[in-house]
Amino acid sequence: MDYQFAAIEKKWQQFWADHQTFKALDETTKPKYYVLDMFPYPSGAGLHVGHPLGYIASDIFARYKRLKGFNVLHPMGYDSFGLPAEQYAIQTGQHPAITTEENIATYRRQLDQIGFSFDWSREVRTSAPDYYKWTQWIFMQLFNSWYNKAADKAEPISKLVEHFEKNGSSGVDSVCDDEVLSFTAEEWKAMGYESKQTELLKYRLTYLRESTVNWCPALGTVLANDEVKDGFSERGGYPVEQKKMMQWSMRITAYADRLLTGLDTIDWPEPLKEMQRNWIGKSVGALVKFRISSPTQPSPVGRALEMGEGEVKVSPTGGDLVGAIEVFTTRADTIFGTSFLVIAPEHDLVKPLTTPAQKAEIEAYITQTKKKSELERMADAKTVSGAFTGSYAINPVNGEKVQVWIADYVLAGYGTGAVMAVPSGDQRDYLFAKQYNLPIVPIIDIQNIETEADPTKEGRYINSGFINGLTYKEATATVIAKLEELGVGKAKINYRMRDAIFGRQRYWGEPVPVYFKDGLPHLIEEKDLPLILPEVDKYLPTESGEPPLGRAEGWSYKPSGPAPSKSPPVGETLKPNPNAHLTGNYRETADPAYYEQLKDYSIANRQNPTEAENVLWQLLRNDQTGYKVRRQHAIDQFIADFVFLQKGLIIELDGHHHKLNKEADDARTEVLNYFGFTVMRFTNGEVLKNSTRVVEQIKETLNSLNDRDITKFSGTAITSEAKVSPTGGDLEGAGEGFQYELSTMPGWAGSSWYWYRYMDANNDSEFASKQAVEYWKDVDLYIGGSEHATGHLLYSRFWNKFMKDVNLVIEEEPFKKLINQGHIQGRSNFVYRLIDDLGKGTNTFVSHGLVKQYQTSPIHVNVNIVENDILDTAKFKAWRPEFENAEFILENGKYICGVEVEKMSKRYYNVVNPDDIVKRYGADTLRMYEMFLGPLEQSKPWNTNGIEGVFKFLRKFWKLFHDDAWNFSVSADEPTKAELKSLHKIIRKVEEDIDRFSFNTSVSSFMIAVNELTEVKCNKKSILQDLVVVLSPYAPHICEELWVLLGNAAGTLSYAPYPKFNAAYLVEDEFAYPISINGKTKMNLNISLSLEPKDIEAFVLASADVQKYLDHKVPKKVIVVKGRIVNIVL
RNA sequence: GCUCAGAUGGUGGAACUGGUAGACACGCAGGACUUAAAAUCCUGUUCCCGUAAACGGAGUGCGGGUUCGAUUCCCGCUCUGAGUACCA
Repeated sequence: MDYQFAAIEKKWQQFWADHQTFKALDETTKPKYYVLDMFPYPSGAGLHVGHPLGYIASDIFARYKRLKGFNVLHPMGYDSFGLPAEQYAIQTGQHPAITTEENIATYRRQLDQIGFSFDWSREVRTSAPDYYKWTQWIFMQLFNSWYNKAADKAEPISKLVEHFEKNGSSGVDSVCDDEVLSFTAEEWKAMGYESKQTELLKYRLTYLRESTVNWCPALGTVLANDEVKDGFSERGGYPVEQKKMMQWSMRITAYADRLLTGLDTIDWPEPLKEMQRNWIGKSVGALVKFRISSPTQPSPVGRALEMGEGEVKVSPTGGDLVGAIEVFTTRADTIFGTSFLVIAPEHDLVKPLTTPAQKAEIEAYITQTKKKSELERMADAKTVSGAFTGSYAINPVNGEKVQVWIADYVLAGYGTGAVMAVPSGDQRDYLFAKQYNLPIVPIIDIQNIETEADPTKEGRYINSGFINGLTYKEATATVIAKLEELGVGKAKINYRMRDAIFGRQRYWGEPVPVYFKDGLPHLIEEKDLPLILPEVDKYLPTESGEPPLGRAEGWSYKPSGPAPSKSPPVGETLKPNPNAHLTGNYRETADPAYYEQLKDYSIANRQNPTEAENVLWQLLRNDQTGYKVRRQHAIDQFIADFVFLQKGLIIELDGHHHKLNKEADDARTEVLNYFGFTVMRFTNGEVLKNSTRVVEQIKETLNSLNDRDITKFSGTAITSEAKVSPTGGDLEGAGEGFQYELSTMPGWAGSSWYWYRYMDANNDSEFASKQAVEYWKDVDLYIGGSEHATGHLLYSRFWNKFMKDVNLVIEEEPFKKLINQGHIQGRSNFVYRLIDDLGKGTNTFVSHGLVKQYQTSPIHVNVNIVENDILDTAKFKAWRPEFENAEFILENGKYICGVEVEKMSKRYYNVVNPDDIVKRYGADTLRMYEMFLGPLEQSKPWNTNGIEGVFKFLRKFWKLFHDDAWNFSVSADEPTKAELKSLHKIIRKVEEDIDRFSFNTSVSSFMIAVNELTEVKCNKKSILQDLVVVLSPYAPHICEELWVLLGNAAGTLSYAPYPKFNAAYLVEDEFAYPISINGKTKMNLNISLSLEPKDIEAFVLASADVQKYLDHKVPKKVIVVKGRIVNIVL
């Protein structure tokens, strides 16, 4: 029978599915091989021909490895949480789970018909509760861990607590951006529960913190840095703005160095490694403190000092040196060339540094920069602008007084947000100095700074004090040593990478397994996993701006098991949920029992004061302010740290976690204000560093306040008059459970560990069994797109390293070998509509070759009605009603379409669906053609134009096994030498090509082999059977069919041994040596390969043809490379 | 701007360590079969000169270099694609 691909393919796909042919073994003596594809997001559009490219390559590889005797794990699944399904849900009200389910069904159908050898018994879906249970579980492990810099690995947080209890904070190397507290073991033990937890949150690998985030108002969510491109969201292209929000973050920066060095151990494409290196952005340099010299403005600077803001440090001596600006530089050697300092407009010190004279100018500049969009800022990159603060700073190495400016070319988010400007060496500083007439001092003898900065590191230093005459290397070391000696600087490694924001204010994602109690995040119990995504009425934020999960009714955490102990944890105070956001929704407490409980808490608090509380208590007690003060006093539903009841003044000591709970604190202040209280807040640091000033401020405030009018707020009147809505709150014992975290996890959460789930996909007691992890270890070959370089691939490496640290997995790197398949671009076709005299489009279309003779406008035409760029005019007329009566101006009787390479997209009518290709040519042709298109890693436009060649090849291959009447017919005769040679050439070629992932050249070689065998009319079973095995990874269906026709058992081909290459069949006794004269090939001569170079030379020179060229001249030189070439130099 | 990748016929591409440039395929042209078309098969197909053909010259983005010999190695430049961008 002729090659009936449709029937053959259907039959074998069914067979493989029924027999689970590709199920990976869990127990075997075979070596393992793990071939993985990046799993797809199941979008509504289904697959186009570009998607399977990588899957086909990996499938060929997986099938090849099976033939080579490996136990191959080749799984597939779906990254099924994500924005598009949710956007669709918002528009249609359709639950994302339903659309996701439908899309997955489409994907599965499309994948199945291409004949992949996936082990579907291990399928994963990130949106399935039995999967995201483990995503949540890993989140919990991260929460329960911290990064021990000394050991350079993550450890359980309990070990940190142990350390604190024994040694206090000394000896702990922090990896936190925030300032951590210093304390002794005793002080730690004396800390309240809340303070302890707040402090620990600064160490946990996933943590809650107020951070500047990329907020996308259109999507209603925050985005990670890698999801933002040029100030717009990667998905949808909506504008993104910076905003401060309380957010979950992942402390990926703790792993910055390991992520960087690990790159050297893995076989990945160099560009991709480079992208990760840039993203991590390690720069080695120094921190330098420039003391501020400004007698004109002591008070604002002084205030900033006490607030512990920025980098201002208290000057022990006082005087006019009231603080310092800390800068980061990679060129400490150029410090003598510093002619001014520049700080970012958003820098904390801008306000205190601005003198009254400069105030207007600075404010105007800040307003101007704020108005500039991200794009405008980038467009302005070549110009510089700024404003002088009026303050000066002192260069620590030479005591020189330099101006402090603000400018938007200095970024608040990088380094310290401040730079020392060295115009002679830095082009931006140079431009700035020129523009504002600031000094430019050359500091290296060979420097040429006539027209631009010269960042040279060659030459010797001049104008540079104690480093004059030194080289770059010497100077850098000397300067840093000197700075350290002076206590004003130190060597510092800076990373560009920031911690990854982990929360999304969206519905369709993994719920974070956290609830809030007393304003602090707590993990739910492990036995309560998975925390199921609740149902909501709408997939939109709530009216009060909370994420969609805020709509879930009755969704709160009620710890099961034994009720929590009645006596509250020591030192615990009640604080609002930080997630309650600004509005301050506090329930009125009419419950006397609850008030009693509060009083118990108060007593406990009083017995366990913090150090700062104690200090302040000593200063305020016994009416030292003239008013009676109470501490840890229950007011309504709060416990105030200190309260002057008569004046209605509440003093709150917040420690450094103040920032953490800022929104909640603000909310509480609002409510207390409503009840007639004034609230003052101080940090523990302020009290400890300058208690006198704190007390003075309290006294001032007390004196400025009238007595509190308690009659206005008494009894039930409070409750009934309360304007605040009783929605939020997290009050213990309220009987409603605790508020869950309302954000969900970002898209990359589920994909950061999925390759481990495939190892043991159906395990419901572990993410994967230890046994499975130890057997499969890591991914041997990973194929996917380079667009995941700084997202998925970085986060996965991070989670993997963490999981290794806590002994969940055994490999440091998850993906040993990675290949980026190129993108398949669209190839658009155009027709050219004639434009009439009035400039209007007519119904006449001009063939591409003739467009220059007419006035036309191009129109995209559906590529599926075009073949080899020739338009099917009948189909064109039927394509759209408006073209029904179209007329054509043809060339050579054909309408030729124009061509352009664009993104494959519906709107360009250039989408080619693999279904259509499979229907017309079959899966085997599609598979081979996609490989034949070119090197896997190269991006290329899809062009169906050459697919006939591959189809013809498969028919020709099929024909080898059949006689002219299409009857199956092979002979048992001994193969000839030529046949064996053809076979063994392809056996070796496929092995070599697959080792370097050169699939396209293998397809060519198959064609050569089949052409050669057809030429000699080979139908020898021994040859053809081996050929079937070698071709089977590429064209599995046709090969399975022929394998069985050859008399083998069905289903055994996938595990048949790969034919053994025998070099003996390729040995030649003669070689047609190319003979070149002066490097130009003139002829070929057949010479025995047994001849040695000397004899070859004699033979060649004696040849009559060669003599003709020599023309009686004596060659200057004859080069003979055995088996390669002969070159005669005249 | 910086970093990386790349540039070979009409098209996709091959040439793996410096050794016959253009494999394999598409397209195109001519031919066979056929009443005809489709399908199939055969021949030719880098360019230029010339032409039945032999033969000659040029040729892997451009300009140099190293070498007996360079698509391959080195230097400079142009262009294309990707990433990144006031990163101090």
